[in-house]
Amino acid sequence: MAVQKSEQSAQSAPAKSAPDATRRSERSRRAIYDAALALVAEAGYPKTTIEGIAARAGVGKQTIYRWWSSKADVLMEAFLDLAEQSTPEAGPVAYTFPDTGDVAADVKAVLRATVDQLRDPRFEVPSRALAAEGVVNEQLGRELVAKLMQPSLDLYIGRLRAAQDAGQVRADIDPRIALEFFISPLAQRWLQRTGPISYEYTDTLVDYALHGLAPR
Amino acid sequence: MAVQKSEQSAQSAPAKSAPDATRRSERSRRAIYDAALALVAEAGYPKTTIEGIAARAGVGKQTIYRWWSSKADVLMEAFLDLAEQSTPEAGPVAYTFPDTGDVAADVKAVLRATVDQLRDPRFEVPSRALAAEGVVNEQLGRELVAKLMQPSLDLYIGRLRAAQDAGQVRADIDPRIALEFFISPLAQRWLQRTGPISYEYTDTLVDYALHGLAPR
Amino acid sequence: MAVQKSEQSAQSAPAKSAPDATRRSERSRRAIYDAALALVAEAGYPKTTIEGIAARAGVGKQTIYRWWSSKADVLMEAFLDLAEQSTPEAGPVAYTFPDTGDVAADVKAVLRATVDQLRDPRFEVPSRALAAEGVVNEQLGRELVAKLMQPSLDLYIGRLRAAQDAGQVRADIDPRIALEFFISPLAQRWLQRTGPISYEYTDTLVDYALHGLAPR
Amino acid sequence: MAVQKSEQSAQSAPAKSAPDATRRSERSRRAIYDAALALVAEAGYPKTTIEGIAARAGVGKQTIYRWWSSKADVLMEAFLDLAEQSTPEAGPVAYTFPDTGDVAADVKAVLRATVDQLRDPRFEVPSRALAAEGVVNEQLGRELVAKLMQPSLDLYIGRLRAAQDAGQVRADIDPRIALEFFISPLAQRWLQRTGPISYEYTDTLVDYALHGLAPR
DNA sequence: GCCTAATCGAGACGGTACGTCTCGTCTTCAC
DNA sequence: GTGAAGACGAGACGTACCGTCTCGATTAGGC
Repeated sequence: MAVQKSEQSAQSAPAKSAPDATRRSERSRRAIYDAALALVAEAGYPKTTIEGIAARAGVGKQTIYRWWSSKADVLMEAFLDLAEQSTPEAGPVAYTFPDTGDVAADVKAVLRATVDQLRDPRFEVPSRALAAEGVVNEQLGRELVAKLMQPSLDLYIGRLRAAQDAGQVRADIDPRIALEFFISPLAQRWLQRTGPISYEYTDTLVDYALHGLAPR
Repeated sequence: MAVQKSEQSAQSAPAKSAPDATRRSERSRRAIYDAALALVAEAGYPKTTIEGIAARAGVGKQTIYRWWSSKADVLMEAFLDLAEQSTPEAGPVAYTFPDTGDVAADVKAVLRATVDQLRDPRFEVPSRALAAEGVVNEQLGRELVAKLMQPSLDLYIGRLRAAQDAGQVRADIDPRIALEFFISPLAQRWLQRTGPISYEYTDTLVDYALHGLAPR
Repeated sequence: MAVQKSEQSAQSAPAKSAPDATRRSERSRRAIYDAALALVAEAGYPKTTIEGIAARAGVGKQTIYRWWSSKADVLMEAFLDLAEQSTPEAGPVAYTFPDTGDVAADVKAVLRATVDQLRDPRFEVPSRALAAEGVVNEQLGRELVAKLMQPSLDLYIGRLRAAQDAGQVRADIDPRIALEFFISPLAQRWLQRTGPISYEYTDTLVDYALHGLAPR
Repeated sequence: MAVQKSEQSAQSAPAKSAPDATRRSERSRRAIYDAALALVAEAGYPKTTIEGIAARAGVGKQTIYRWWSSKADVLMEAFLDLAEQSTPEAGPVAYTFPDTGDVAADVKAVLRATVDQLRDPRFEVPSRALAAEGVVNEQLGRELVAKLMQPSLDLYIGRLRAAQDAGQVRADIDPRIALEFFISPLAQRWLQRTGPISYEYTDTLVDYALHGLAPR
């Protein structure tokens, strides 16, 4: 893909004359994010094109290709940027996890916040687009998990460990598996539209998970 | 896909002169399925093109457009056809669910079969492609759920109901939610590559789900 | 082109199982002529398709391919048929040439009739279409000349020979060349739209041709 | 072809954003001309396709569609370009008309040059193709006449006027009609293959035309 | 505060695939 | 066995985008 002219690249300089990030136009970056998110929301991911983003942002195509490697890449950064702006400091899921001492109540609260977010139409289309791309495109998928999901998962793990210390969760439980009982059913209902998403539903998940399906 | 319900449409809407299915070439249909699955497996979903499928199948493009409305549509039918062939009669997940009286053992067995299937490379790429498309394309997504997943889910529901009758699962549990504890974590690990998939993992899921995370 | 299966064709039967003309449907033939002429007149030659002719005539495509070899072929026969119907018996150009003893007057009269015909919109589009095809397609061109033009040219030759006998045209003139002075300028004006076509114009042609451009 | 007259169109009609001619690739233009002429010569006009021209020229299809509106348009420009190259300065027909004082000799000389050109196989197929298209396509026909024929016709008119001044052609003759006696019979013989084309033939045309068919 | 190199908007370019249209052949029924 | 109907393999149509490649015209940062 890179051209690699003569010996130059063999020495030290990167093959493709890496662009100078210090001179990058902030104006263009912002315009591209906005255009990308707007187009994805309006027309859907497949009908969103780099050419369309460039035109809408009032930007040359090369300015996009200079800084991003693909449509998915642009969109992911735009989405991350949006997420950062939306949760400037706190955000229950993003940065902290409540610990009132009652793990059931705490998890229910966080899941209710997640339900709210999944229902926010501003997030809906780009999130689905990214999730879909991540299913098929391994590299992007791993990036998505690492950047968007892992921080939240770590908070779950932390809270579950605390619950184990407090004796509210069995000590022989692996928190990395346990958290999936809260996250995965919700994720699948959302991704595959296999059922309604509500506070009642997530509350039920927590109760079933903690106390088990079998009679005691 | 074709409309033409009752006589109504024949009068009011000349539409596009729905093709005569009785004259359809079985040879072409088979060749298209084979080509589509092969190309998706070799090059991935986005690089699979209708033109490529037609060329590989030795078929005119119009023959594809005549019978399917999109690449996703072709692939879904091809995949359904493959699934049908693969499970000609039985297949534990597809048509029956074991009932040895021990619900834990039965669910573990079925999940182990699912693990095997998810690891079969023949299914890997087309399944991901379809799942991804279904995330973004609501219509296709619902079709996928209805045709590919629902039959299996119904079997889970049946088995859980039997377990309730036998007193192995609490009577106040909603089986439609309970089954997600088995299915969704596995699905998410596979779709989003958030963790390894093994018999050990699914066995653990069953144990955690049945007995709960909380100490008893 | 022909398929020539097995030895059959090597024996005596024509290679392509020549259709049995006695069973040919007169109804279809007429409908095809009508449809072809109508479509050419409405949409022009290039937009007229065999498929369109068949649909309009209420005829299967094969019925056209069985009896004609190309779009040009259909149209030529249709046009010939039209011409035959239009000049059932007489028709000044088609079958006889006036001989009043005054060659100038006679030729002028015939040319005026030709002017009338060239201006008839019923003939305009199909004639142009055929002429154009004949320019590029040698076989069709020769057929056109032979079937549509030669009869008229022969009449001119006859009339000019009579004029030579009567002393109105020089004996050393080749009538086959002389007639071009009347026909070709008119034809070119019409085909290439290089000038208006009128009685006055054709009258002038005759005068100039007979008496020469040089002063006498 | 491009519209964009004055500022008006820039406001009222965004049209199709006329391409920037200053950035046009000369290399592509030449390659397209060459490919177009070669293909027409090899395969004939109807079998020459834009796709084929693009492939042979090593050019994207859009590069053709960007600058030309149709196959006929490409071919006409290619042909005009060829003609320009062939007659870089002089060329008897194209730019000057001999005037030795003997109009008969001069016209015969020019017609002999025309005969040579009509027989040049390099010109044969594209010329026929364009002429045929011009018969059917009025816009192209008028362009062809204006760009390819009119300059020559004007030279004839000029020479005939001089002959009138010199008393070699009658003063009451309309040169625009008179020239057709030289041009049209030759054109028709060529276009419709109604007879052989030779120096002898064109010489005869000149003699007959100047001295008339009638005895003097 | 100028100079100059990189970034920018713009868009032409060689390509690929799209979804549609028509070709000429082949197959299926009805008559 | 002809004829209407139309599915088929083939391939061109004209369009939309791809990712690369020039073009001036800003537009900074280092001097």
